[in-house]
Amino acid sequence: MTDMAYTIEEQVTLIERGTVDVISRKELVAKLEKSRDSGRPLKIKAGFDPTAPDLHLGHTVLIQKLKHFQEMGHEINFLIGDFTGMIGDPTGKSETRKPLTSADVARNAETYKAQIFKILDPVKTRVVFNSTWLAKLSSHDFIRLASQTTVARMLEREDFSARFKNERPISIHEFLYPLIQGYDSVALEADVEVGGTDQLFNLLMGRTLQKTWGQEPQVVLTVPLLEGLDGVNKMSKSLGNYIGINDPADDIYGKVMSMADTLMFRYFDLLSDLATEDITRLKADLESGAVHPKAVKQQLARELTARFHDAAAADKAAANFARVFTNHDLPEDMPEMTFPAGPEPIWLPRLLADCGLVKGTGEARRLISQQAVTVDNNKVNDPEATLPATGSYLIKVGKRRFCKVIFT
RNA sequence: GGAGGGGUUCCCGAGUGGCCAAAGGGAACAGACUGUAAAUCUGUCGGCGAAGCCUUCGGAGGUUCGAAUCCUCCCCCCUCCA
Repeated sequence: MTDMAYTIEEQVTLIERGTVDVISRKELVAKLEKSRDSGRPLKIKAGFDPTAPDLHLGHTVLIQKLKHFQEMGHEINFLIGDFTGMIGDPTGKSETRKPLTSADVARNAETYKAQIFKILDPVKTRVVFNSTWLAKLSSHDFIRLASQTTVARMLEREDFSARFKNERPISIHEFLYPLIQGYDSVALEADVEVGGTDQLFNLLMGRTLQKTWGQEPQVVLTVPLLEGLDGVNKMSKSLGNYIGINDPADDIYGKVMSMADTLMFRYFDLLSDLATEDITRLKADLESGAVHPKAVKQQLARELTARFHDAAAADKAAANFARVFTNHDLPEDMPEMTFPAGPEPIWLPRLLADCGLVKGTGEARRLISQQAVTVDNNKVNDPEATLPATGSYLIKVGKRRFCKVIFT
């Protein structure tokens, strides 16, 4: 049911915000009008890989977009590509992937839900699995599907054409992915599909196939791929340049604060709920020197931390951050380790290793000689240093490793 | 089926018998400077209570006083031809 609070014009504006491609605006408007007139919400589709249930901010660019649709009263179909996941890998990276069992899929789906519902409304979100319809297709059906396009068309996809040109391998089954994904749109009768810019080809395949099956083609929206914290590669867990939805509040806050200034507004643009004008004003203030970049970044850090936790957690994270990194104090609560007290002094590198602060005594020696270790706020210089095995100590290694050691 | 190229420490990548725990770069970590920003500089970057020793160069054997480097077999990846 389209929410009366939004006019068509307002819907289009919100939908287009932050997108790269809208194919096509005209069709989008037509669909919105039809939805308004019939009272039938649009079916919005977005597909997710069942193997990577650890969502990070990169994924949330897309999820935020889904949220926009949801707020306007449309129906979100959160599609988990369990069928495709059971076959193998679509990306050309050609890591042979272990097939997922249905138990894996079920478990991953639950993990997904726990994360996406930090953003989306669970009541208004349909979680669907493409095995539901794909597993029923016969080989006959598959061949029919494969006959809907040509090798020449497939090679239009940038990833394929680049590999073809460079004489890199392209597996036949990779050709099936766009087709399968497109067929999902047919099965769902999707009105709109949202995906990353790297998905454009596959999204368009959905349109092609829907026409073949006599359906009105879906509107295709693409959103940018978010750069990771390195500012270079796209955010991904394997590159370690990510902020996870499930990260602790202190981590989210800290990771945002440590990103390069040049990256900040990319995150504002793609992730912030701030109105476009407010972001523009922030940019202007920053350029004119009216605000310090750190303050702007704090605002971003606070907003994102609050999104995945809550306002109180964000405040606390901000306070912890100021305490530990700005004032170089010890954190309020830090991990505690208990050891039996004894008459023999304990070799400090041994203790650091036992606390898990370092990988081994070798690393501990190194860090000590690099002036990176303090005990009760006193720098230690001697790798041979020992401590009496009684009482308690506050140990700091580097900027962010802490431990309270207690001998009992 | 045939021909050729390749698998090196987190990644890329040098290394064709001792001077190799293995160049260089990247990443990472630590220190200085800071705003846990960028840039820059310095140091570290297999393990070990650090002397020296131990384990590493796809896998298993072998040659040699000595092997990442030579030989044999095997596994895997890639390209071309068919």
